[in-house]
Amino acid sequence: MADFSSPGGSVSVTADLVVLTVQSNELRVLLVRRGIEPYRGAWALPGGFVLPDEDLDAAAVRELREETGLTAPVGHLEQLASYGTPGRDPRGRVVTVAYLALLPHLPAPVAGSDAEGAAWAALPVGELAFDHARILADGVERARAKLEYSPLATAFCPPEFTITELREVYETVWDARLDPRNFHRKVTGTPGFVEPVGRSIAAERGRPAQLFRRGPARLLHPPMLRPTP
Amino acid sequence: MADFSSPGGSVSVTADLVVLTVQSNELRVLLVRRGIEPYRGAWALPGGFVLPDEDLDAAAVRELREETGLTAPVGHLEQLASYGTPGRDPRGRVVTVAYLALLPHLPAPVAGSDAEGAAWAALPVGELAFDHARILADGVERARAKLEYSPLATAFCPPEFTITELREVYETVWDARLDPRNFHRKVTGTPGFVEPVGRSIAAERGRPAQLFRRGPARLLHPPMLRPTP
DNA sequence: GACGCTTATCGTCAGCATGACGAAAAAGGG
DNA sequence: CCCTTTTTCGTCATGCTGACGATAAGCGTC
Repeated sequence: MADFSSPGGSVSVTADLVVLTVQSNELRVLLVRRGIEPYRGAWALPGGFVLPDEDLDAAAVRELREETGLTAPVGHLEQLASYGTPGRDPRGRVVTVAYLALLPHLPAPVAGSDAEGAAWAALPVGELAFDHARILADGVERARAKLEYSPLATAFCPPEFTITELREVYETVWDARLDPRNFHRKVTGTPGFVEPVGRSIAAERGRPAQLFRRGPARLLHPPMLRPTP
Repeated sequence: MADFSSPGGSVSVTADLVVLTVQSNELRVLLVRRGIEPYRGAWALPGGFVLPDEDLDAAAVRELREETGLTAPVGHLEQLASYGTPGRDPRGRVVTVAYLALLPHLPAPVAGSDAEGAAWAALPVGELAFDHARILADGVERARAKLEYSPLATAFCPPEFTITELREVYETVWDARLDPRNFHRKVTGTPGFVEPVGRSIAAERGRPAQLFRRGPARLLHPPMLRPTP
């Protein structure tokens, strides 16, 4: 880090969120409708300014809570990347630190103070404000990759879930079909991926499925493989 | 992204670099000795302020060139993560966008204008200014992980290299021993990882080795596996 | 030049994980 | 009771990996 003898000028910093969830076999992202200029009326990623004495991660957690009402440590939140190309915001120099959140499906989102509304949008979405289409694409790509070598697919599931529900998460995020038998063997055979609850739940049809909760593993060795075609 | 009705206050943004190289079977990082307060005389990661009309990536490229004299597209450069905890810089609110660079070994580094000197330091390094120890740790961990599923180890090698040189890169970064025969089979058997040049080079002892250059592959499927113990 | 030493490269083989797919178990409905 | 559906367990061929033997191709020495 250099000195302040030639400071680069001051910058505004925002924390914006790519909030993904899986519902009805669709990958959905949380969007807000902008209530002010620029891009008034356009859809954008939720987010806002980092407060003067606020950590970046804390700002992301706060924005997530403001938009979803989430307070408990549910799902998953991680930093995605930062975007600071000059001109990306017509109001001036803005650097955005983007975060990626993976959540189980929740009740309807709450519109923030500066938004006219919020909604879950199925992918692919249409036009977005600023460079948010690029940020969203990066987030989706990160999520797809992380399902391979981490157990993060459980972040899309409720606390207790069936193997079939978990498989449908993979199939939805990857847009691929997985063999239920091999998937079952792989998931239950990977130590720490999921842990049996001991109870079963009856589906609408067919044999009732065992319930599982997420295990302590942080990485999958060997990874879950995405189908090649 | 929200509006400017309650801006979070302005922030200074720096682009700092974790520049890694492999030399003499050591993983080394480029450090500069700070010539000004705070942390005057302490070692720190190279970097500096993002200019008012400069892209983040461009700032990282510029800083890399200023510190190493690099101009050609050699090695690898990618964004690592951003750090903005309040108080991490005693002068005020500073958000640092860290970049990770992987380079083949180069001549002695050049000291920047605001540094008393620059040097390659073998890992682990001692105390660093600011939270640079944390940034460095994140960068090293990213590099170690990327060697598994990407051909980025070639970024540590000169344009033409032998399989043994490439293996020594893996052994150094991972601090592990790899079987030369299995490594040779894996590297030459992965399409697009390396391409034979057609010539050989004589080492000091033993049979001369074929020369290779980096192939077009961006990902390794299946990945290179780190030894478990 | 034969020999020994070193390193690069090729082969072999057992073990494990995977993909494809059959089959049994466990429910509900006609 | 039979049929359908879904879950769960098995089987088998294949491919990748780890361990390690064997050969190739240089150099130095006697």
